[in-house]
Amino acid sequence: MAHQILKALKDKGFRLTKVRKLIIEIFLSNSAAPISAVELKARLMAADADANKTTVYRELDFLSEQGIVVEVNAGDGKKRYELNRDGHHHHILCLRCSAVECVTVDNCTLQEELKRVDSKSFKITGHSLNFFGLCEECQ
Amino acid sequence: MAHQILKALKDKGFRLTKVRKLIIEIFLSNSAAPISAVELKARLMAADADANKTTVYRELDFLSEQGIVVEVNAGDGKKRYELNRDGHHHHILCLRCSAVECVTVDNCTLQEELKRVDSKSFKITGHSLNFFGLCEECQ
DNA sequence: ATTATATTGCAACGTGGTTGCATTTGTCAA
DNA sequence: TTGACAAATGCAACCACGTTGCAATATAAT
Repeated sequence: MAHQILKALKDKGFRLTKVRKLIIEIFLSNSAAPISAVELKARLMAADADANKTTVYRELDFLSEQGIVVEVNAGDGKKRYELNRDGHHHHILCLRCSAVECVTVDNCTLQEELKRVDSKSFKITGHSLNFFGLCEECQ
Repeated sequence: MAHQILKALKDKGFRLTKVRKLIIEIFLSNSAAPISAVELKARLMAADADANKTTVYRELDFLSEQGIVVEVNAGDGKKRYELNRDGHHHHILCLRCSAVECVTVDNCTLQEELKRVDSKSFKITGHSLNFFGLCEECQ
């Protein structure tokens, strides 16, 4: 899995640096929740591969542009990112500790609503649905 | 309309300052789109009642606690606020210029989804649905 | 090993937002 | 009308998240 991503990047002329490879591994082994730049930096540090914060932000932008990760708006003022798996899903966010979890809504009817809204002046390209509440620990 | 809000605040022992009254007026005459602290500050300045940014942020927190305004998560990293009218609605956000508009989705089925999600470990208290796209001007 | 350039680190900056503390200002009661 | 008390304000300094310019470093092809 990681190999395919890495090969694709290399074929496009990008370099496979330690940090880049490690970040991709982290995303691959982190299916649970979208992570922020700060969290990612901490994980890198924990993996003995400290990287400058500028590098972390730039790498996230890069992976985002390459379509490897996607930005998740969790509504807590921080950008979060998760692996760009297919499969439409949404997020639950804890209002106290900011924990984020992915939720699959079985028959998501939002695509229909989207069409209805799209007829207005706005040209809709996507949507973001977040559920807010308290996680198990914070209740 | 403004009188009721002001009276309620006074009855609770809060003071009716120039800035507070003006902010409430601004929210009342601004049904279109949620506004940010920075925008509100600019409006106050335009109305010849400049207020320190600290005051603006504190006043927004205050009106939020009092249930007069509600925070709207527009996903652009800024907190936005709008008058707490009843009537469930969502928002469209322009990805380029960050314009925000309110949208009413006719038969919002999210309340049902909410119940389904609520049965999990998270205790859901609300949700936020944003449509992203490009506004008329930015297309 | 050499070289071109993609990537990194650093330091400085920008914005949105918060805090502690001294000062001002509504409001109420005398 | 005048105090007086507490609510509200301004200021300056601070914080977190994120960005930018530029010099230094490292990957990968030759």
